[in-house]
Amino acid sequence: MATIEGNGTAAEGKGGMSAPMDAVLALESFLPYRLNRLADAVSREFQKIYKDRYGLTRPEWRALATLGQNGVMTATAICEHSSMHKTKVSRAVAELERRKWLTRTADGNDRRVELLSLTRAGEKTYRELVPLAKAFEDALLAKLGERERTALARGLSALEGTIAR
Amino acid sequence: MATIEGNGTAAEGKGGMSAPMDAVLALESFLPYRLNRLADAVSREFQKIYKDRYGLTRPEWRALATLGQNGVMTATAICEHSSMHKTKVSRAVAELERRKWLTRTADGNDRRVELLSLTRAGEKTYRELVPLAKAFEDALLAKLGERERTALARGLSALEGTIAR
DNA sequence: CGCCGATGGTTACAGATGCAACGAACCGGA
DNA sequence: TCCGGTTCGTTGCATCTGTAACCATCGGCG
Repeated sequence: MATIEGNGTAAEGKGGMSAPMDAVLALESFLPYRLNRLADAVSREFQKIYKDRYGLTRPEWRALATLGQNGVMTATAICEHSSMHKTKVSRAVAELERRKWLTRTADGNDRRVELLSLTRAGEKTYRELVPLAKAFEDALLAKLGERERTALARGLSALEGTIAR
Repeated sequence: MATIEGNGTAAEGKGGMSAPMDAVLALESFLPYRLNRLADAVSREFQKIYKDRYGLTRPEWRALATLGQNGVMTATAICEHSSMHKTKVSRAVAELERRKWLTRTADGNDRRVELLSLTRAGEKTYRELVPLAKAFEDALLAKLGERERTALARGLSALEGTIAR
């Protein structure tokens, strides 16, 4: 237990309580912390599905999911749609290619670009994964009440709106 | 094949549209993805405050914040309160100690344990950081409407409730 | 006492990550 | 046609991370 006397905080200083209460931050209700904690917990759980069962890393899963959703894309397009750093995408794509889950095709108009597309095996994996992902999400949301689900959706959307793009 | 014509998806298969629409996953509305994306974006932004100005890593900031909030704690207690892996805490504490922002004291009852507490310099840093953190959060929430803020709070709390523990 | 499983905390190691630098190719202007 | 600035994508490197192994200590039980 922290602090000998219960819930006193270390940062109160010696003075009486200051007007704006700026002395202490409650980490557990601090937005960046809450988001990270939730994202971490949820991801760790979902990871079991694509990692344990398919040996995919998160960047690989995301690249696969992005390609499965959108079809033929360049690596740059995958970056944009999946919010991943280009080195992550580069490495994920290399690994998916090594596993023969995607192939690269030259673009006739721009030789810098490679058009990426899932192979049959890649699409098969994708099609197996999609229902699992949906089931995971459904199970998670099922633990919430209807009102909470709505609130969550609304809150996240609003926040996404501020992050802008 | 995928999507020459716009928004067709690569994973439709050949059949007509299947009843449960389980063929494609819209990544951008998939909860684990959304949470990660938001957590990442918000953290990256907030990081500027503790990293650029104080040279702290995220684990270090969290350890500092946890100690500042709760006073004297063991490393294990920091783990619990900050949701960090014990190796992260171990390293963060080592670094904060090196910087003389915290000190270790032996526990008379259990020699395995070390009681950690912020030094004056550590508390000073903490007291400087707290208002910055609050201002950051306020600025972020200010971009949302009142209803959205409420919804966000409600949604996150609900989700935290399911993660349990 | 003395043993053994459990706990606090550190560290070696292997894998993941981001930054910066890079080569190749594109594009617009002189 | 050549040049500089830009974009696509990869890679070297330093850093961060988690797993597992580890040491020291604790606490219960015979």
